[in-house]
Amino acid sequence: MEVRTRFAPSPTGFMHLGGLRTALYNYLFAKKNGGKFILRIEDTDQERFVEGATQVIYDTLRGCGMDWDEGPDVGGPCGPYIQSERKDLYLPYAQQLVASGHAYYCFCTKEELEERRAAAEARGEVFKYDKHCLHLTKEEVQRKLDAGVPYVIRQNAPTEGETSYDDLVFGHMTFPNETLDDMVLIKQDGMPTYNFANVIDDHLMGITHVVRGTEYLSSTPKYNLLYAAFGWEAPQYIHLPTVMRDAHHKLSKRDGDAYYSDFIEKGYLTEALINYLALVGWNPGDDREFFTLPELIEAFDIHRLNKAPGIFDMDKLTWFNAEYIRRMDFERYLTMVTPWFDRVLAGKGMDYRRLAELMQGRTEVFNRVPDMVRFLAELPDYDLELYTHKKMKSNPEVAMQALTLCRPVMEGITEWTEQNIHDALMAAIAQAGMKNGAVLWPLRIAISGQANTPGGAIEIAWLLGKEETLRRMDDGMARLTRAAQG
RNA sequence: GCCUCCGUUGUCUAGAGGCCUAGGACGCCGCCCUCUCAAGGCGAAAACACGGGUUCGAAUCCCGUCGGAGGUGCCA
Repeated sequence: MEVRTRFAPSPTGFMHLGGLRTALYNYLFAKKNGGKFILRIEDTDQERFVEGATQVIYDTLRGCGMDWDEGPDVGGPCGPYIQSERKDLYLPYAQQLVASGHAYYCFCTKEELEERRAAAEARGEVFKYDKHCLHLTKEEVQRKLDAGVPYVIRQNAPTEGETSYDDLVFGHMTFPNETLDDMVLIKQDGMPTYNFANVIDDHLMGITHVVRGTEYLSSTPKYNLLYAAFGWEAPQYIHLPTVMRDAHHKLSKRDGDAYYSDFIEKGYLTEALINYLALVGWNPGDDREFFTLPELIEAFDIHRLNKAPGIFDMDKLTWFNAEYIRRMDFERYLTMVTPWFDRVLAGKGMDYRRLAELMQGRTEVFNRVPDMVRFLAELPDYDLELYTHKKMKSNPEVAMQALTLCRPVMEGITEWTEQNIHDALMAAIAQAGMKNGAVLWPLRIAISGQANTPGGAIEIAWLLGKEETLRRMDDGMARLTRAAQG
């Protein structure tokens, strides 16, 4: 039988990384088995409707290379793939369950329920619906229905015995039926709950494997009871361990940073994100760490899925990102880094190509680029302490000597190329009998104003151009002179 | 509280009774390279939650304890 998986997000306006990973595993499992990956939008919560939210889902999934075989915009034999457009389809199924005794009408209001819930909590108990409306007579129910009293339809879960199922990751799961609450199937507004819609839709869409987070682990028996009530075969379940922000908190929507779009805006690469995400809760069984999407499909195996929650490690993600950037084709890097250069260097006539060569190996995340190259636009105010470097055998006095030595040499260079700058400087240093570091360190400080720079004195001098380099050297000597006098 | 699940270095993990003096990766630290930083090379520190069993032998099996997570919505 063909494997069919589905990713069923609710359109909140953002794609959460935990959700993205769920989508990834659904996609990988389907493709690994030559099956179909289906996208279904679960928008049954009208109060949470967000304009344009489905587009975010499409863009994110496509951006990550996870094309779906069936879905809202591409169609398919089981459409529509947006639950709100399937609205009228669910009620008859619920009524069928009422007829067979597996569900019942409930007229309790939200307020009443809220009161009883609060009362239960006050007593230190946990509220569980008491099947109050299950005991209404047929006539009473009909009278209320005729009178237009608002209602919901609840599942009539058994109170004795136990229900179990086999999860492909967690194994055999057994739950006492007495812990099963009579969950709402159809809400007062006529819309199905997620709990109900997902069962109906998964069946109607022929989903063979449900891949989702462990938050559904304990409601799964209720779903299976529903499948059984309809006489349908339940799908296989693959529950995924939670992605955590830290040891105690789930990587949640409230963290703000957990959205795919945030990472992309910061300058994380989609490939790095996907690669890293795949490894939170799964491993290939060997030491490989770098995977393209096709390679992930090839390597994916649900038996290597973990059960324990995994903490999202920003440092490791950043390392992956830096690795992907280093391995990136230079022309692509140049294209990607240009807007980040522009933020601080626009209009400065800087040679982006050379700067990019210097920067590619040092770029971990693109949003760190502006701060790294800003000194090229304007010499920052700096502390003269920077001239002191033990290992380079440099201090303010040495720096003064070095700059005094370099100044005429630099001025004398007619063709401003890195090679010429290098040769002229090296010759002068050798002639003066000084150490390379003792000259080049102060020079770099004078023209950059900071301890660390992408590239050394020669590269930076070339990037700045002769005029600006000389100006900054003069500035440095002036600073040193002032300090020596003061 | 109740139900369910989980528990190897700071983090992600390998490990399915002897191959483990517990392997890899990130991070951290040190050294080398070097005009800085980064990259690269080399090296170090760092874990089987605890307690009982079973066994000739346990990170691996069983029980308990502790710790953590998820669920307990007319959210999904």
